[in-house]
Amino acid sequence: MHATHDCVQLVPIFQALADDQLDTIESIVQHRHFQAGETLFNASDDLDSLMIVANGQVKVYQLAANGREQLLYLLQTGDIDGEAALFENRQRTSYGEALVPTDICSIRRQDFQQLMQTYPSISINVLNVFGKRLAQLEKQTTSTATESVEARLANYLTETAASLNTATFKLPLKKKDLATFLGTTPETISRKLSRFEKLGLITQKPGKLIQINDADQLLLTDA
Amino acid sequence: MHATHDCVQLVPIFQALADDQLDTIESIVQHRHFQAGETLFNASDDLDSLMIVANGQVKVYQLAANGREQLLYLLQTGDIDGEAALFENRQRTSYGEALVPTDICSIRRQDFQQLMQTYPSISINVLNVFGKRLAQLEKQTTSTATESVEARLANYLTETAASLNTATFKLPLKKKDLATFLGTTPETISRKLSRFEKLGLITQKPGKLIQINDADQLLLTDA
DNA sequence: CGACACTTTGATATTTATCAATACTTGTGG
DNA sequence: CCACAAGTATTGATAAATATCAAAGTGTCG
Repeated sequence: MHATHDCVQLVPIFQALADDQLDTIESIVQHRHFQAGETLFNASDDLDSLMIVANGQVKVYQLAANGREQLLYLLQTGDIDGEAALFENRQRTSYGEALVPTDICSIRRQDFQQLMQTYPSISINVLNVFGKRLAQLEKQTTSTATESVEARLANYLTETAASLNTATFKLPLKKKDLATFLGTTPETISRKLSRFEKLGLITQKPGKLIQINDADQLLLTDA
Repeated sequence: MHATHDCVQLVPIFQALADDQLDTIESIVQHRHFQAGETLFNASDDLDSLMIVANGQVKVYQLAANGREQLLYLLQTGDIDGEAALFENRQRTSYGEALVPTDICSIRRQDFQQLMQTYPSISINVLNVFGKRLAQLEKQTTSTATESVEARLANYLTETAASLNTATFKLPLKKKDLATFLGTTPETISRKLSRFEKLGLITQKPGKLIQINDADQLLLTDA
């Protein structure tokens, strides 16, 4: 198939552009496919392009000095990465890995800077993406640094449910990855989930399904 | 005295502008003074202006659900705040407090957006500031989530020394604030510093002075 | 079906927070 | 300039949360 602008149209930073402008952008975009488990990029790689997740899921993480992994972002279809360093910084500081088969479109640094000149609304959009990401990270920093694992997990569960608009949902990550996201270990997650279940706050079902029975009470955990 | 552009010139985001342009900007800037301990803004305040620290020191922090404080940034002369939300977000998510007598210049949201239109280089500069801040926060998140307090403190000490280009320096923060920055308690900081001293890695002198004796060994702490 | 990765559960160790008491600093008003 | 008050820092004893290590259980995908 010969999609016209199959990934460019997905992305908020190009929103508000006309169709023919999107076509122009699409024409300078490169397409790649990654299998589950494949590495998209490594820390210290040269950062030479903006990446758009056209389809799939990517985890972006850093390694601490002691070798432990910290999951920073879970990119979904339509998310972008690499913009943070596209300007001054020239090296990546994190690792990217596909969690499922994933399609990526990328735009080279130079082309992107050109685009921003041509369509100034793009830079405003990029600023907005930055702003959101900063706010999210600030919150994550605060919560890992000051709240108990139990509280962070409770929060994560209620927020995930809220964003999916349902009380029953499938954990989008392996416990192993969820652990690095929340700054804890898989064992602790297992135990805390069992505890929540024993308290009647959630119900665990096969296939990583979680049902939240009492979101309010859950949030009071360890408050 | 009648300074021409006493704060605007300090700030990287206005760099590369001509003197008369800086004068224009200075003319729309508002000046305020805060005493040590005074609050500059609170979470949930409307975010209606970009703030420039013309002189002084400001701590920016968040409160977690359990009421504990997390220091996110320590703004020094020439730093800016508020840019993150100047676009889409309309409310602050953190608190700002002057640590010493502080002069602030602020530019109202509307004026700033106007400026960005007139001088496109400003938005590129803002993007760069964002990028740096993101990178710093990502690192902080990783380190609080995955490293021991001891390692984080060791890191903080060597980095501070490195950035000041000296092995002996005065801690720029009270232990209380340093604790919230590193995600720990003042007591633990006291103890860890004593430990480092006992190991001969640092020397503590009166007046919050710290001398680093063996930066390499310090970084191996708990690696 | 089997291998391999992931998860759970248990026993234990470790780190760090918490609480409490004492000492030290610093700035202020007499 | 001193003395005191208030905030800040240290030290000790104890408790709590979570990591770690180990082993058994479960799921999943070729």
